[in-house]
Amino acid sequence: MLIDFNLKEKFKEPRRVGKKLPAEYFDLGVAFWMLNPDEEKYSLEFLSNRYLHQDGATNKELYNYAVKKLKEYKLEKLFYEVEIPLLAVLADMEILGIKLNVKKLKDLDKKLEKNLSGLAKSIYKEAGEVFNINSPKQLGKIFFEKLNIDIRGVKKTRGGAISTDVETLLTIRDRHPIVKYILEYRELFKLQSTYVRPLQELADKNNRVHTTYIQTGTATGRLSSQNPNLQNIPAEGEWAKELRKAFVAEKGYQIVAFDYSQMELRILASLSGDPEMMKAFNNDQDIHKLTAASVFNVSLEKVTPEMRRLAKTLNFGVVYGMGANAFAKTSGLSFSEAKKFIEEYFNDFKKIKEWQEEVKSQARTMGYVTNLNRRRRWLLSATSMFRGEAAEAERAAINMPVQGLAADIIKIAMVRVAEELKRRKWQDKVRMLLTIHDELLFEISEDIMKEATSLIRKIMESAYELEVPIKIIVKVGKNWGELE
DNA sequence: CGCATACGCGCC
DNA sequence: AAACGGCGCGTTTGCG
Repeated sequence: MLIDFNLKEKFKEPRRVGKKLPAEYFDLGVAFWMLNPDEEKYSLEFLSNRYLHQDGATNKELYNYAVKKLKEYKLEKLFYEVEIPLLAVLADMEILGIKLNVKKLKDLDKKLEKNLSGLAKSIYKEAGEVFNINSPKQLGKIFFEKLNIDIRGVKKTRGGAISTDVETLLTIRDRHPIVKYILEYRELFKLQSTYVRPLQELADKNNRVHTTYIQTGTATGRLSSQNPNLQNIPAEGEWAKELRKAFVAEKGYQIVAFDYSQMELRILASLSGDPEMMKAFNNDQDIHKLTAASVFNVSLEKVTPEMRRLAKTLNFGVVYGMGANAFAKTSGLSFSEAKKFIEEYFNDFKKIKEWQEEVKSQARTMGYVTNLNRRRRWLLSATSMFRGEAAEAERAAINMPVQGLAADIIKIAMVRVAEELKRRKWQDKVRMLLTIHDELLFEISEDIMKEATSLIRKIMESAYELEVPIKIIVKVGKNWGELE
């Protein structure tokens, strides 16, 4: 057995004939992450001190400790059958990378540059001086000291300065012509500086970019992605679409996206056993529309787009433990209206409220919460005497079993898909490219498109048995920006 | 000069 | 009065 840190890197070393890796692996970082996913680091030095109270513990000593604890927490199955096999799957995805149309990125860069300089000109003219638009501090001075823009309804930052974030800009939008320019400038600058330029830099000789997945990077069980982060590529808006068009399929292949539809809400319905919400999913209904009908006490036909929008915000908010204040802000309702709708929501979905209270109570009494696979997150601050801190832990508590199970399910699916591709010797025809929380992106050879997509769909749907059906939405196209 | 922090913002 | 869960990253700014 191979016991070490960063085993993923070992899988990424060029496989040489006659030099097989051992059949069994034990990644110490991943193991300790499962024992406590909130540690700041998962290195030998750190874990030695933290768990064995000594400086230079050996891998074997840490292993002995981890094995004992994994058993005690009943995490062995999740560790050995999901997380460990996943190492090799992630390694392959990282090595393969995803292909970029670099020319397209260059053109996009030019277009952005042109627009940005035009916007900057307009901004300087309105401001009456040249300043650094990217500095919130300088921007605030121009806005609120020089141009004297009305600050009614504008919040302050942690540091006490008047905020200049998007929410603020939208509230003061009509108070001065400069604001619209700033909004557009921000959008374009973000795209250029965070995505279009770095992606060009990071592309290899074959124009492919290779992210690194961090298996110990989140407190809920999700993966994270870095350098570059391919899990936060813009999705909304025209410019975003252009950027996504630069993520392309190899010749003879198509990009195929498999999305778990409403995964977290399905999980919430399943965990809470709420009959109303379960019924919606069992009948494959529009969950937000149904929620709207329920909360606004109207029939399905009477639900307006606005009502549906509010219900959607509410549905997502509930998963995150949103309060009336936050709901009011994101929905545009008054505080009292927001409060009323949340009450109505929990009145209509009583079991969800009950389930959440149960989870919060578990966090308080046990100091941790678990999901269905016993994935664990410690929340010792749930009993904090600082109310804000305790409330924060409670929100994290009700979110973790949901987000964490969604993470487990997609990980199980990834491992099974990879196994099946190997068995069919389809590794080169069906290439897993990206995993984005509830979505898998593939590059699939056109000659087996039909069989491959139905196979993957089936595996993803059956990766886990919930009390409601799991639904997958498949989209295909030549690039990531034009999927149908 | 490098580094940490504040601010802001992209995704699910 | 009131923090909506989970991330990574770019730029600016102030510090050592």
